[in-house]
Amino acid sequence: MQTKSIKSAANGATRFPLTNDALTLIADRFRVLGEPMRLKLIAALKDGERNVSELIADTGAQQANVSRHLHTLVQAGILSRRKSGLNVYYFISDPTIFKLCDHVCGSIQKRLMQQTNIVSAR
Amino acid sequence: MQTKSIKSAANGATRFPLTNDALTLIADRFRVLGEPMRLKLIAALKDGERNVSELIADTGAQQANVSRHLHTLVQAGILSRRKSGLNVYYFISDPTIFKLCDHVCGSIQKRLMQQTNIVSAR
DNA sequence: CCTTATTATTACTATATAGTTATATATGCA
DNA sequence: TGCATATATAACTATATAGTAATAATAAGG
Repeated sequence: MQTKSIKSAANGATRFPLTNDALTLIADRFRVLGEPMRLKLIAALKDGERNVSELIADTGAQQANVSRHLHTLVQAGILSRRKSGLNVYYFISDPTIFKLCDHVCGSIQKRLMQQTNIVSAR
Repeated sequence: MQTKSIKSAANGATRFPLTNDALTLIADRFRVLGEPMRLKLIAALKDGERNVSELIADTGAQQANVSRHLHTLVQAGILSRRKSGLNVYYFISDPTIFKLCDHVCGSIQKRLMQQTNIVSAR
């Protein structure tokens, strides 16, 4: 069935030398998540779809800025959109994003706790 | 023992509204990983520490550029450094980074496979 | 049609940073 | 002390992009 290479690639980062193209793909994904406003939008969509007006209210950002970031997130395959009359609803199309964020939260937490320990140890 | 808030925060992304400061911290972490050259350096350190000269050879990049990216990675808490004579050895100080990369690889893989299915279905 | 509401896009400014070249700062050794 | 090697930093250029203001495009209702 020839799934070996695919399965391997799923955790290839720890086993194979990555091509430059692969590195670029991975970096792209990280870079998209590297903006607080985009994380805010993702967080706002955690419990289900929202239209642009709602997301503007959720984030407190300007309409044009919200639309642009939403576009970026769709391009990246993280969100999808659905039109309904005048409104456009956005929703998470790649829920693995939340595990990613939790991982990052975990390691940040660990680092902050170490710093806290250092502080409280003096 | 009051560990409740800390444990909760470790996967807070899916349960709490994040403060702007928290979003910025998380975005910072993602942004650091959003450069192919830095991912390349991380990959080169997967199997153990390397000094700068070795990393220059591994990556094919210029010395100044390698040093700058290494500095960024140390600031981010992802790498640490150890001096030995003329050489400075860098190593992974936050191994959770590899799980992160694997997660990203997984979701990229999934997306590519969907595209492949679309292509091969015509 | 015309108007209004919603979202997208364009054009612009300001800022951040990747890469590069040149220079500085160690460190070891003769 | 003087020289060579390894790494870091500074200064610069070029590029990317976040935010914003203005405008365009799309859709609904009168």
